[in-house]
Amino acid sequence: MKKDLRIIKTKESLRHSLLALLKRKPLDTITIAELCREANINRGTFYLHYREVHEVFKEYLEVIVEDLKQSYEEPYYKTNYRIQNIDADMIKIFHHVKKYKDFYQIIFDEHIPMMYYYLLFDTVRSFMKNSIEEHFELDDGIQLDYLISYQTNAILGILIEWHRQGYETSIQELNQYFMTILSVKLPRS
Amino acid sequence: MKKDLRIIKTKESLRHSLLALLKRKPLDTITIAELCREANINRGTFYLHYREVHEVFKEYLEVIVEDLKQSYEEPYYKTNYRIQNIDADMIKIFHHVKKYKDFYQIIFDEHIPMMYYYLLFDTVRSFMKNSIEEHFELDDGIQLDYLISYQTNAILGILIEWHRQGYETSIQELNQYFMTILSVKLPRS
DNA sequence: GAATATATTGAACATGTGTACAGTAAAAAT
DNA sequence: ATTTTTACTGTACACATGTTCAATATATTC
Repeated sequence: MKKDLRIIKTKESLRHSLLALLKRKPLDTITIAELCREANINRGTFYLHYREVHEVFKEYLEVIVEDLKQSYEEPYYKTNYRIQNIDADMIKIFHHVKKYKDFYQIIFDEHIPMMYYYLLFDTVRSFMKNSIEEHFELDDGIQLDYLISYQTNAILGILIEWHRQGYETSIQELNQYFMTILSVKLPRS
Repeated sequence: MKKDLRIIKTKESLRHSLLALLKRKPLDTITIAELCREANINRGTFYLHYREVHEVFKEYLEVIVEDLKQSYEEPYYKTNYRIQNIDADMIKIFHHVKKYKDFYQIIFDEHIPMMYYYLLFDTVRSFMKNSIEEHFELDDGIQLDYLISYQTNAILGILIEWHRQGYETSIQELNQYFMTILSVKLPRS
């Protein structure tokens, strides 16, 4: 039971047309009708596969996030989860975001639904989960999910800041900041 | 030069009607036309003040976030920025979110635009900025903005996790997790 | 209280949304 | 190659969107 060729053709046409439109105008101004005209697809057909323009974009984003996953799963030297490894991991994320800057600018836009942020969050979170579960020494009485979400979103906080500063900070600088942050300790009582 | 009473009346009517509608259906299904019918406001009038339903909700949220600010500015014993103070600060945020749980469930919904998240982010960030600037010993060569955004979003990560677990974790437990997280140290090489 | 300013209304228009359905085209299955 | 299945089209409908404009209502100002 293979996927119907017509469906593949339709979806590819929509994805392709969305990219074309994105070069001319922002995502949240692109209507379904407009996208269908561009793609020469009947509007009714659109609703057979998607409910909103965002879902088409999300499929694109999933491909991009797949790229992030790939680069993460590259076998590189992981001895212990020490600073060097965190270093390497973060550099990868920073490079990835820079590479697809045009997309991440859309994702972090304030008019865009949270769904894209969560897609990114869940992806990075799965890396974080592995790292933390394998390499952290945990105190009793902590629910791991909270630690993982805390750490994950902290990193996304750096990306948000990067975004807001127009991606002007270089990756080297960004990574240096990150490493410094990790070394900052809260003064304990 | 006072604000025109008619404007105040119109806006209040819209806010009030939005709340009424929110009790019956989710935010992203409420149309402008529907809101105006409920409020007995001409649809054209709506466009004189807002561009989308979200902007009405955002005004509500601003009031709520104001409540967070108020509770934060309560003068309580701040000697040094030590664990006890962080403790107290976080408890405040957790209580606040719990108090307005119905709203934060909307804010964290995946269909909702990022604007609300950023509103919360910026609010918490301003607290964080003060705390960090006053009380942290900083290494040279770090751009403070990145540290602040990192820490801020880390906390929001806990709230996201809380949200996803249906706010079932108690505030005491949540705070305990948070304190444990802060004490977790990365193993250094 | 009268004059002035302006917020609101109601109507209209082009376009978008979401859905339904019968007819057609193009796949997959035999 | 024929049959069967199903994706796509074209049309239609009720409703939503975003804007314009003259008429009206209701503030503010003097």
